[in-house]
Amino acid sequence: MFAAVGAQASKLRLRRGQTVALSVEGPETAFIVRSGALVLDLTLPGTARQVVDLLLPGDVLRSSFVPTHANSRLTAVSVTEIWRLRWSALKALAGHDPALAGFLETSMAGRTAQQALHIATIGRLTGEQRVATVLTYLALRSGIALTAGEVGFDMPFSRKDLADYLGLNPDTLSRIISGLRSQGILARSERRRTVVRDVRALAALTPAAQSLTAITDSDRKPAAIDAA
Amino acid sequence: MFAAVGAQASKLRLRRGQTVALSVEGPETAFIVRSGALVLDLTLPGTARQVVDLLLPGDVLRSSFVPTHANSRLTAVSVTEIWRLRWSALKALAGHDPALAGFLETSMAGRTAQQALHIATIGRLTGEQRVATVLTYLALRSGIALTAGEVGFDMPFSRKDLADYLGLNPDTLSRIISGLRSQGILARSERRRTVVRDVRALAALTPAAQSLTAITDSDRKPAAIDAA
DNA sequence: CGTGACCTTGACATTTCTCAATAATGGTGG
DNA sequence: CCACCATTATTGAGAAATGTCAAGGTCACG
Repeated sequence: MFAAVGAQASKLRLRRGQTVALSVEGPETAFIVRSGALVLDLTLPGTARQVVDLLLPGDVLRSSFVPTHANSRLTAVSVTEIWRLRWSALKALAGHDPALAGFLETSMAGRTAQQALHIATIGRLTGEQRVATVLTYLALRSGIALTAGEVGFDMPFSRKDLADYLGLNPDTLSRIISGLRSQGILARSERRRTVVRDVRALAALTPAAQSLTAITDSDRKPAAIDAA
Repeated sequence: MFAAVGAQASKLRLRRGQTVALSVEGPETAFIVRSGALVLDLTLPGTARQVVDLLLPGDVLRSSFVPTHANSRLTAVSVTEIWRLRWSALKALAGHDPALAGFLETSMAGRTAQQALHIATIGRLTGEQRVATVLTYLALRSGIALTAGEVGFDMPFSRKDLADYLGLNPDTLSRIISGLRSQGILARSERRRTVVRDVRALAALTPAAQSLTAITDSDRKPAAIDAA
């Protein structure tokens, strides 16, 4: 399905920490994440930055997703490959390829739904609930079942990235994660990797568990959690 | 531009408090707000509701904007007229009408940008900053310049609606508004109406002022604030 | 090894929430 | 048109959550 897209897109390979110009000026741009991970953030004058979206393989980003005149950046948090092309070009390709059109449609709908959920997460959940929500999301998106109830996944995001995503500060986030470890829900795992020792207990902590399952099922990734 | 849409849409007239079925099942539905105001909310199990979007005349809503399996509702907060039709039908009309296509494109882009801003607002601003942000937004969207520096606008949203939008609780919101009144920024106005006595001072309170101006300028409404 | 970035933890400050009492408003029926 | 009642808004006092600041620890990389 992506062969035609790959032929037209410029392929960007990014190191950890590298940022990509969103080019809000000029024609609208589309990005497709092929591997790695990125964060899309937004910093209002005089405030801490807010991470608006965590981007994983398969995600599609449009430059219009971010307000004009806002200070926003797209930054790779691990070694990443993304494809970039004009939105109009991508739409034209989708015109010839129903599978691609369906993929884009689902991707866009999934993203708006995800944003709504993110708003509810930040606006109404406690710190621990927010952390459980993002960990459950990552487990669903990129987790691999280890043993019964255990799921492991790459954690390319730093504490600060996660905190900025959840509207917390890094100290508070660190405390919450320590709490989850002492509850036996998380394992004391290596850096850049997270091991969930009890997926059910983690999912029970987030009010968004069902919605997350629905969102990640419907599009994008096979859910590794069901196996666990 | 909307004549063809009006011919195909079913026109719903709603009283205050009436809710509209979003019909997440079945084909995707589009709604166009013609007059009045609505709130789109989302309630995760065991938590307070979160208002995800405030809808004003000219706004377009798609049923996919809300996560499936989530408890979400679209509720009129004043006497409201909306047009409802299938998203596929609206897209088909846009295929014949470049003006409509452009309107939809701008509307969708504006909404995602607005959502990003909303996330930053809830995630990173203090209570007072959040309130200043939503009041500035409403002033830009539907304000009418009264005298120099003064702007008035309808306030169909209850304290609870606003609080749920901003991720605060109504008590805190009420306190903040009282504070703005005692600072001379807001007038002690009637219910269902807000009078800003000093737009500059209000805008100075929100870090999002510039982004809000950009968002409301680019699409939808004429900004009444410039006059003031 | 040494250095810098990232993470953890404690003590304390601040903001926001919760609960409760009271006031104001708007709709309804007489 | 007025009185009543339910809903909504305001405000205070105390509780709880989160933020801030500072110190020390851990890890990756040169």
